[in-house]
Amino acid sequence: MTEMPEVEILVRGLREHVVGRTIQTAEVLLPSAVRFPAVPEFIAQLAGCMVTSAERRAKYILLGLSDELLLGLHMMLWGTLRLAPAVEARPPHTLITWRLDRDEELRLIDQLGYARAALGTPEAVSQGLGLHLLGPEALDPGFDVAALARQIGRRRGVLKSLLLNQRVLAGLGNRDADESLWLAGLDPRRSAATLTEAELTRLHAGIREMLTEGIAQGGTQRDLLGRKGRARHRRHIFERTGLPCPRCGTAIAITRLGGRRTHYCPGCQQ
DNA sequence: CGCTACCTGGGT
DNA sequence: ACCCAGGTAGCG
Repeated sequence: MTEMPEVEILVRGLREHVVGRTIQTAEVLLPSAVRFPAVPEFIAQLAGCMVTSAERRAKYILLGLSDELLLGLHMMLWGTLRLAPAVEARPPHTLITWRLDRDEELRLIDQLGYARAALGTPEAVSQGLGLHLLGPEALDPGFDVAALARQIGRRRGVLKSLLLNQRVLAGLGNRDADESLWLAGLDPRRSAATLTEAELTRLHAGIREMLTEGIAQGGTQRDLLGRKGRARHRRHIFERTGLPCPRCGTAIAITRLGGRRTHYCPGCQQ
């Protein structure tokens, strides 16, 4: 449930409620959730750090810390963050906690246990997580139709698979890729190289609308403080297999592309 | 590129 | 008792 709009909502919550505060101690409940450094170093280096910034790059959360450190987090499929009073019972599947001042605790929670944290200098984290390999941000103001054309226009790969490739375009997840293609009226199985200028323009608009609306509605899941997002009802086709397409009434179909579930309308996505 | 691994719970 | 999950890394 954690795609780019949900990550952006978490980052905004971190900016509002965590930046400026001090990490007293970190606790690692699932050692495999720490990618690097080794768990003892991870804990030792975090103690006493102040959180100075919160940024998002693709679906990574990047927390700037005092002492020139960067804490990189990835929620993977279902992970989330929650800020809660330290005395409040930790929810099941809490992987890592950061004890803050004022008796509060930041918690990384993930039922699947896939979510990950990494700590180091900005260079080490960038290198270790491959941040330098990421493509342009889908919501960067400079990411216009020409930029989209540059990234996918000449590639012969399957359109949807390219949209999910974070080295091609940073920010789209499976749900948002399906919904963006529906908004643009494009068949996800197309070869990207066959898109016309008009189709690229529609795709660009679809991607931007999907992501900006998702963020504007607070994402689909709960935020840092546990408040519910309202974006769930914006799904037109995702997980609506067999239901009528809101635009043309044809039954929504599902297939598998690059190993991922892919929903589309056979009637109005060409 | 296509496959597997990671890991738990909910759905069928 | 299966099968599946909105992501990524790492393998051949």
